[in-house]
Amino acid sequence: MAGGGGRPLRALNVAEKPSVAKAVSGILARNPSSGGLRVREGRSRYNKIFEFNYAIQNQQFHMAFTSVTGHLMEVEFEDRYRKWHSCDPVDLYHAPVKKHVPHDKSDIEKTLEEEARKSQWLILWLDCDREGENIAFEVVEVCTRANRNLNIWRARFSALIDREIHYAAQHLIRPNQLFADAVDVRQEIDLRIGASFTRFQTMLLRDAFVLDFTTDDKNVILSYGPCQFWEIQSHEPEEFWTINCTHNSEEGTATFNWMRGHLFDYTCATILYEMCVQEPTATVTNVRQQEKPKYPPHPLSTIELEKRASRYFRMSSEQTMKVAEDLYQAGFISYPRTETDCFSERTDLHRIVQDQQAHPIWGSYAQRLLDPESGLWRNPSGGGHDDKAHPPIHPTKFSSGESGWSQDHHKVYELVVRHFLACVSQPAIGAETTVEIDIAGEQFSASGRVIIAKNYLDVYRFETWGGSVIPTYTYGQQFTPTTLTLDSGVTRPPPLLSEADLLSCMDKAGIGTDATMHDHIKKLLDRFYATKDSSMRFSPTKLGEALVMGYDDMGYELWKPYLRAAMESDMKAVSMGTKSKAEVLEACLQQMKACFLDARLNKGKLFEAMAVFFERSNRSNGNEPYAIGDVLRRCGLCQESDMVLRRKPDGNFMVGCLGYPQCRNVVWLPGSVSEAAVTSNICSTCSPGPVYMIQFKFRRLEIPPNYNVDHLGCIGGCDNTLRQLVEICGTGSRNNSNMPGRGQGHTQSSSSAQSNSRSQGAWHTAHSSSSYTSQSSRGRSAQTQDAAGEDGESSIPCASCGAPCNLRTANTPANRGRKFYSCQAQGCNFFIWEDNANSGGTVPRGSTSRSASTSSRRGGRGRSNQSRGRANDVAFVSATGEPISGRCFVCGDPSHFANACPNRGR
DNA sequence: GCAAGGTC
Repeated sequence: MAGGGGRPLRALNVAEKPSVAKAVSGILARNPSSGGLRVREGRSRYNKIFEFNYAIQNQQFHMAFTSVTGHLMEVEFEDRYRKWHSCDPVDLYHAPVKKHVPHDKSDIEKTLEEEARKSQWLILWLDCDREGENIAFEVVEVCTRANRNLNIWRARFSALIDREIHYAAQHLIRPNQLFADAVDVRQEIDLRIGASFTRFQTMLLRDAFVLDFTTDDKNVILSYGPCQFWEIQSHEPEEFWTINCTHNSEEGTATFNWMRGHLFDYTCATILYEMCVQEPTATVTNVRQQEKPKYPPHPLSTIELEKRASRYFRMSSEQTMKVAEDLYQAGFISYPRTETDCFSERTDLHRIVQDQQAHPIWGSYAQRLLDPESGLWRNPSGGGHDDKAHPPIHPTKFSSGESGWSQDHHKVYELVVRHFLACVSQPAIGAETTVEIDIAGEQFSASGRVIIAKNYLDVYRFETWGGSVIPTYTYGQQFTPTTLTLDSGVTRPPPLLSEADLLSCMDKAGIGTDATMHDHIKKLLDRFYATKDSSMRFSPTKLGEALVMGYDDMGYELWKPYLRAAMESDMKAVSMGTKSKAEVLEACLQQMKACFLDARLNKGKLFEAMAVFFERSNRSNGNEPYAIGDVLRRCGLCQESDMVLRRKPDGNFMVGCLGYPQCRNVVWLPGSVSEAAVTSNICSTCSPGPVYMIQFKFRRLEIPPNYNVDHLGCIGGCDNTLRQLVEICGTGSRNNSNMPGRGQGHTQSSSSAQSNSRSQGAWHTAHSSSSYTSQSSRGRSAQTQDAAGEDGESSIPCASCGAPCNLRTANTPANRGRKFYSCQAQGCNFFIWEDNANSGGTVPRGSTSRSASTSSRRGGRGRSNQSRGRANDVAFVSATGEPISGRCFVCGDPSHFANACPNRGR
């Protein structure tokens, strides 16, 4: 490797961040021949340079150790494509991109160049993951530009502890180009997709709707990123019915659950329930007893750490990672960004336990673990994930708490230690009894549990395993239930996810990396796509729901995670060398471009979906371009940009220059156009070509009878039909009545320099367009606005528990856009459609089973089937099994029960 | 002004 003793060589070492440079330098300089650790300033005030002497494989080195701050470079479009209106967004799928050092990193770049010139070796101490490898190559690029003769090495380490760092320094390897390639692919795809869709949907929707969640909607960006979109889910509250049964005896109470779970069909549930009520005797059909283990968790990965900290401490994933990072940098825990959930055989697990023996609280557990007599030890079972870079998160240094630690530091360290001790422990053992009964042919089951051995639960205080005792039953035994109730509820909408749920979903779907998931969650909140309530639960906003609904309605599931997940697996293939970078890029971009074009063709769906949630704006003042459409021809005025077909927020069409606002070239179209689409037909007369023709559809009642509703037209000046219809109907321009030069220009420009050119045209807008443009399309958005009140938020008190119920919007085929209130309190299922609430029908539907049985006492069961959905009055059988008289639920006839109803099943 | 990924 190096050429023996001799004169020291100079090595430039680079870490991913300043703190790692400092920590690694500190470790390597801790030897008698280091000459001490010196620090000097670099060009960047954050990234110091540490210096010391160190021997690698007996070769003396003068080490200079500095850092970058994450990625040194970023990928960006070339200047020509940077401005939002400089090109059609679809061009962004093939526009040239470049990787460059952004301005705010140029001082770091300078330091690297200066140090590289003085060095013979470059040692890369970037994090050992794909991103780290990519950053390593960014550093290599900058350094080799300054010194082409560098000998380039990579140090592989995963914990900032002495033995690992020294091992890494003595066992340098070469950087892995394939890992870096995979990241290049990801960066380019993310940029192209993100920028194209963000520009497209922002320009399409921002000015067309009143976005009531912000006061500054000029600057609103409706960004599109694969990691932002997938999380918002549609939901469908659905009413269900279930039969519950309890039995009290001297030994206690058993709660039996219906083995059908729940039914969504009310009639069906009622029939079955009434059969039970008529013959309520329960017969024990099965009694099972068995020992069951409860296994300790797998070794700790990043996602598990985030989920568990959220669940146990209500700590946000962002905060958890911040604290874990601190603990890692101080050497107390291993690298906290890891996918690995199994320990390698080389890891000395006993030693890690030994370190913890002195702890005042869990030290005695650690001692028991190490005592072979206890039988408590168990080699941990892995979860099958291994990123080959880092071990699972585990304690690397003992601490009983440091003076500088916050509460959160204590909590996270405790979690890491207890989790580690738990996963090398035996599972807990419980004895479970399951009793199954039969009532009138329906099966119910109840179970109880006694814990025999707690084992790992002794140290893992965060998990519990409830013991519950149920009375003893014997096979064939008969009894009368104490209660037998028909209870209703509504399925909970899935969007109310906790942060832990969200992280699970993201993990499963392969969204983001372990290090960035919490950032995506934050971005969702920042972009107004989702909100987080006080109980740490997430729900989508109107905007989030509208966008998902719009893309959903287009028919393909653009926002679904599989796209991203597929890309992840392609990236893996690149990093393994089984697919090439170019091959994956080409295939993925082609696919996404097709998706984009399809989405743009179907942009009406996006519009419609937004209209469900937001009021249309009246801001068509011409200061901003409208929805970007398809290109018709090159602009003859500025000669730089394309003229595109656009639909204004008021529904009218126009043709405008993409160079707006610098170029104000515009062609107004008749106000009577209901549909317009650019075709691939090229006009044979107009020049300079090509000028693509537009397929128009006019509103029958707004054009004279002798004109066709369908018309293939040209805006190049040759089309007399179009010219006449503009004269007859006026244009969709709002400025018809006051626009300077109106009535003169076919092609108009309001730039003063161009005002003379207006006289060329012959079309004029003889009529005010106001009588032709419809302003009545408020539709459901208007109702939404009214219902939601001025601030867009509305709530009513929950009729069941009194907590405020937020107004939400259904997104199901049957009830899309319909508003409902649902109680956010945990365990409360109160639900009511907003239109029912407003019409006075505020009887709660779907309450808890307790209130169901209470109200049933009051209401009896004499309700007709029509009342379903309004109340949960259900039949009740008393503790003595006394039958209660009533009437058929299906037809209302008091002479029979539903199970004998002649209308049953119709 | 846009992505996600590093990090300050």
